[in-house]
Amino acid sequence: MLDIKLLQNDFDTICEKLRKKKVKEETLDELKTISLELKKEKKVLEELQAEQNAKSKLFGVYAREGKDIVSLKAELSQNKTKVLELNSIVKTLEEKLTSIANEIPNIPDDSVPDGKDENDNVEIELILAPATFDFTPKEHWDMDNGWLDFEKGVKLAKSRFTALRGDGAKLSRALINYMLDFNAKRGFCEVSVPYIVNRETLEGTGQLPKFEDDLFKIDGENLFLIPTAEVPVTNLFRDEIINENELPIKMTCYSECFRKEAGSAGRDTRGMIRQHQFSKVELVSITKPDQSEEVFKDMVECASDLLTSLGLAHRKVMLCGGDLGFSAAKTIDLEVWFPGQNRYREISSISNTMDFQARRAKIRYKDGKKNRLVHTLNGSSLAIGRTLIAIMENYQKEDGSIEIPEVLKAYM
RNA sequence: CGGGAGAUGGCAGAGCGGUUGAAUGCACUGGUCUUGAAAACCAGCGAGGGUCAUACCUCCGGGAGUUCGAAUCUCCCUCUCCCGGCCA
Repeated sequence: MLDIKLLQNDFDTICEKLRKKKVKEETLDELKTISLELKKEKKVLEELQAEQNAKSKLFGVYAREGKDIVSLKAELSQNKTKVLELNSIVKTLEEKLTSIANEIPNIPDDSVPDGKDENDNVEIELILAPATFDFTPKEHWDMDNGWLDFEKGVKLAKSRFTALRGDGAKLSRALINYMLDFNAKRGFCEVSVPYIVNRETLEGTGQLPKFEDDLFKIDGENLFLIPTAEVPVTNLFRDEIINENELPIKMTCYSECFRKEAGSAGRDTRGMIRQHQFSKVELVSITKPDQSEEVFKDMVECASDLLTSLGLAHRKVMLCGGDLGFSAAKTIDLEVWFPGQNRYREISSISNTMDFQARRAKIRYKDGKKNRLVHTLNGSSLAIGRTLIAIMENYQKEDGSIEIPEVLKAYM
């Protein structure tokens, strides 16, 4: 959630920055107005409450001493009506405030370039040259080695589900294990968490209330399938105050991810690029504010090095304001080269949400005497399915066979 | 799915409807003592808002009610635990 105080104190700057994310100034203005009104009403209410409290205490004393209570009682009753009235006003304002605030995305970091959509993202670095082929490389959905079975996925569930078989299934498992081990060596502690979470958890990381349509909900249960491990892993620390000396906390987690892909109709309908269920190894960090930039870079390097170790050509891309996700202040995507498709495609996305999620999820740390909000970061180590097909396309031979990258051989 | 119990500060655990934001113990922090540590002793120690700082307000799972006054009484919801059934 947005820091309302920032909005009150430095309205113009916040407006300017949020323009990058297409937030209307009127909305922010409304939010500010309500917040100030709320503050004012609350002060009046609190004064009334203070008076009421003091008199109620007196009442007890008078009653014990046998003094006259009748007039005091009348006074209290009268005052009570006023308190109740004001209280409902304050409550209404509070509800209005949170409902608007919940719709406002995080403030982009100053380093985020302006831009409308993914076409305005900025390439920062190219790593490894794309492999060259002396034949025309196929796209993964045209490869006929029996690893991927799209029809079976449809039979079992519906479109955008895929069944794996033989070495395809095995490679998928190898990738998961390899990545977890790789991340562990980089200081990320492995965790394992539920794939089903409640509403509070999804609110903590910002998927709810705004993006309910993108989630698979369990009928009649108020529970949802997780769209990414970021959700449960970050929320491990929801409502907690962490000891300063425990930070930064760096975690890695394998999970299945479930997304409705609402609004993606017609995009990437072929192959295994965009699925309703996919495997992913995730990185999540919780840091002090002054550590988050360093850990962010650390996470980007970790994912990039992972790709390098797999021999996959890729590039780092800095997302522009318009392409930035709801909770992110800053995001770097890693895009891997797909020779069959002849283009780079996202395989990892690493974001610093600063204190945006921490404010919602109430994740704090003790800074001496004071409790302060932490920074939370998340990023794919790599999406397993996309890594699998990246290997298929990059390591394909003319005879249709696929070479296994050296580092994975021990895991097969 | 059937039967029972419960939800209070980091944990454990008190709390006749009125100076209880909450006893006590543990943990934690600071100090004394010690070459150092432990022990002992002294002190501090929930969260959010508000303020320059106080004051002050809110919070004892969540919501509604009774009352001048609710952690304490009533109702609803949620969750947890135990017993039984089912089961990886």
